[in-house]
Amino acid sequence: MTNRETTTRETLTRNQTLVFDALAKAAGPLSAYTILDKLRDDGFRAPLQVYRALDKLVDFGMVHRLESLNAFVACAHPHCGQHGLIAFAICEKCGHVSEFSNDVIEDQVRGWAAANGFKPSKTTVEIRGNCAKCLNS
Amino acid sequence: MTNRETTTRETLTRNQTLVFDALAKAAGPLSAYTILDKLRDDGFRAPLQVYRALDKLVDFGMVHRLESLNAFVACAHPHCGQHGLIAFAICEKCGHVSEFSNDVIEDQVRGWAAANGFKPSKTTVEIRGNCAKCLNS
DNA sequence: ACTGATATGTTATTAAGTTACATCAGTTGC
DNA sequence: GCAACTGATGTAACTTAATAACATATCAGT
Ligand SMILES: [Zn+2]
Ligand SMILES: [Zn+2]
Ligand SMILES: [Zn+2]
Ligand SMILES: [Zn+2]
Repeated sequence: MTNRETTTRETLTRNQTLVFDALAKAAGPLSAYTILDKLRDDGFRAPLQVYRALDKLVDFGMVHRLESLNAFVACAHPHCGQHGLIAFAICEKCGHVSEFSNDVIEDQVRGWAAANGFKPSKTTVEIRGNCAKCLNS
Repeated sequence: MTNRETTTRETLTRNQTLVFDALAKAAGPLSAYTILDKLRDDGFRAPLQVYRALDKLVDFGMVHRLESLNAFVACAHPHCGQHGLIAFAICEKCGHVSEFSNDVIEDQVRGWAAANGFKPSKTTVEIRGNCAKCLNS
């Protein structure tokens, strides 16, 4: 039970469900500690409860970690099966995150890796800036 | 004094010089706290001394922050002037980091941004995996 | 019921980064 | 010289992020 193919929403444990729902209904990314606070009423007491659930959810592909924020978002395409390379555009004013994939970038990464004998396991692409909405206000 | 054009190595302060030298002579990326430990003998006592120097060095383009590691590396091309988009390949076994730039990726990012009214300020590209050396050993 | 594997609860600790405030050194204007 | 300003530094306390260690609980398969 370690990948999205064999694990669906139905098989999530109680804690995983609580954490995923918190992320899914949030407007933007949440830090692990923010999630913890939101789940105090559901019995959460310690960071590890959140981190353990997040680890699995990331593993399942249902949640992504934003490295430049130390925060987590629910996947915007939870039913698309296995993603290729995913990029995130993060608005520094309103916190909104857009998730998209880009085959050209993926090819470039693969190309550099092949040329340099590097074997990639995970690629992070995060664009920080301001979203259209914030620029027009 | 906020960009690489008007600031050279000569104008670094004592603390900035110490931090930069620590990074420059390191084999791989260092966390702020690791740098602090290395500089205890030079009088460093508090994290802020390191973070302040790092902020400036990053500003000058002489040091890069690796978001997925919460760590810092000296720029591999410190004399190339202003960089465009930079990508990092990070070996998870030996810690070695390769820095390279890629115009195609930069174009793709610009393209997505233009199409979505997003104004990018900084783009992070970090490839985690294993380097050639580690794969052949 | 026994066993192994996974999930959970709890406490304490380490690592990363910031706030607030005091001091010091150089520079500009008088 | 001296006030006033600016940027750099020192220090303590604190918040936030993540992990280690250990105890329990749940459940499937036999
Ligand atoms: Zn996704
Ligand atoms: Zn915005
Ligand atoms: Zn560089
Ligand atoms: Zn390596």
